[in-house]
Amino acid sequence: MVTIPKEDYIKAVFTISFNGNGKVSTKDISEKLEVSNAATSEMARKLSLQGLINYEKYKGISLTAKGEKLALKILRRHRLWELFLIQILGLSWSEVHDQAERLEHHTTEFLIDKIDEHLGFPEFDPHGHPIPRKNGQLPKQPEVTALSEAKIGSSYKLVCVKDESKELMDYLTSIGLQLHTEIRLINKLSFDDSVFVQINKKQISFSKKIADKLSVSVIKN
Amino acid sequence: MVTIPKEDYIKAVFTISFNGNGKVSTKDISEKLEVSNAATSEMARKLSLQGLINYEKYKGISLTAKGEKLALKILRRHRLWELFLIQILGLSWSEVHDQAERLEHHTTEFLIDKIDEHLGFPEFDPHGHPIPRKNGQLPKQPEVTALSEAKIGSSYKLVCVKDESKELMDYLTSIGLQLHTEIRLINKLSFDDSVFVQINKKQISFSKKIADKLSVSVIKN
DNA sequence: CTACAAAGTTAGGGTTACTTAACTTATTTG
DNA sequence: CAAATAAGTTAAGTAACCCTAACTTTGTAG
Ligand SMILES: [Mn+2]
Ligand SMILES: [Mn+2]
Ligand SMILES: [Mn+2]
Ligand SMILES: [Mn+2]
Repeated sequence: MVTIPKEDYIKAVFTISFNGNGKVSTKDISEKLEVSNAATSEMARKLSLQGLINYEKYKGISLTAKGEKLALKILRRHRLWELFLIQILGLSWSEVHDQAERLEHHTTEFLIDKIDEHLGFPEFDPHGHPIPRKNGQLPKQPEVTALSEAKIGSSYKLVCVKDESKELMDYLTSIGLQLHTEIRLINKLSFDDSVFVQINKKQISFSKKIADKLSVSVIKN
Repeated sequence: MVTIPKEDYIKAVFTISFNGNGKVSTKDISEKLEVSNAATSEMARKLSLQGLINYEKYKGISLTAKGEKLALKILRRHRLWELFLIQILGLSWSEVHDQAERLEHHTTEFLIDKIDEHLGFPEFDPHGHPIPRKNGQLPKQPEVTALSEAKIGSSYKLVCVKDESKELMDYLTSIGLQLHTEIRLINKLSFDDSVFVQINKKQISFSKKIADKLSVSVIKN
């Protein structure tokens, strides 16, 4: 049986290894899901028995083919709900993630396909993440850099926000930064790796922690 | 804390006492939720401690004001979702109940208000049940009789189906019977209390069990 | 009014998912 | 490479919610 917590662990393994590479640590999962390491260890044992993850004690976790298939299904539900909530029901950027976090576990394939169709088979969610298709394929994202690695003087557009906390979303909204907004990199401070950018004619600075989360693609070099 | 099972118990108390009258029995709740009497007894103790129901051992259950307020909120979520799934996403009459049964527990007031607005503040759900308004008020239903109690020779229209099992919904759909469809009562058999009716020029018979579930209002006497 | 059946409750136990505390393994660093 | 620290696991226990079995209360039929 795949319960709701199990779905959350599987999704966590996928998203953590999607950015990083290969094996996922117990620690990272525990932090993401805000549970103890003990809980993650215990769950790893069970998911491994179910054939959803590869798990060798002390050696880290990776998804099996079966686990990955499941992860993609959950992400599909999550991301389609997010887009639906924004586009059809008018929720805001900062609200949709938490809602989708719950709805994703209670949506049949039939219903999510209807939502997909209603939205015209979109490829990206409101944060710029690719939406897995019905067949499990992931739309290819454009070539991106982290804003923290961008070149001084170049212009970019925001393609993906790799964090979905309400606080960050609200902040970005408040400064007028949305997906596809143009960002020009003015300067970097090597003291703390913060960046200075121009957005809608206003100059703004981001800490490295924020700049790391903003994936951008080049418009003008 | 109000958990999902607790919401289901509270809703069950409300809907059972809405048709019947006054106190609700442990038995009826257990049957509705498909759990043992023991589970219901145990839950009654807890809900009573929380001030959601009035409960005296062996004497039956009723909602407190606080419990009723909660029940109406849950019904609002359930019924708005049902209508939304049919009207906006094109699910069928027989599918929406089970979907809504799950979504109802994962919908914030903010989201359900958006859905309400999107649908134009409807008063009745796809089965003809009144949708509680944001303030907790229940729209008044038209004067209805059970089809099993209707008068031979009179014409009626279907106003409410008091059961939402997939099987019944599919059957009604298959014979072309929808909400607001005209039904003329041709005859009754006192042998088994079955009824003979005309729907869309076709003659059909219903067992008493089905006829009891069909609420109709008079068109022509 | 008694006795029997139906309804309701309590006791004891199972499952899932979580916690903290104690312990083990792996990694880093002087 | 040894010692210290970080990461990971196991053990023991808790909270919900459910079950079956045993028991108690209530309502009814004779
Ligand atoms: Mn999200
Ligand atoms: Mn329903
Ligand atoms: Mn439910
Ligand atoms: Mn309904």
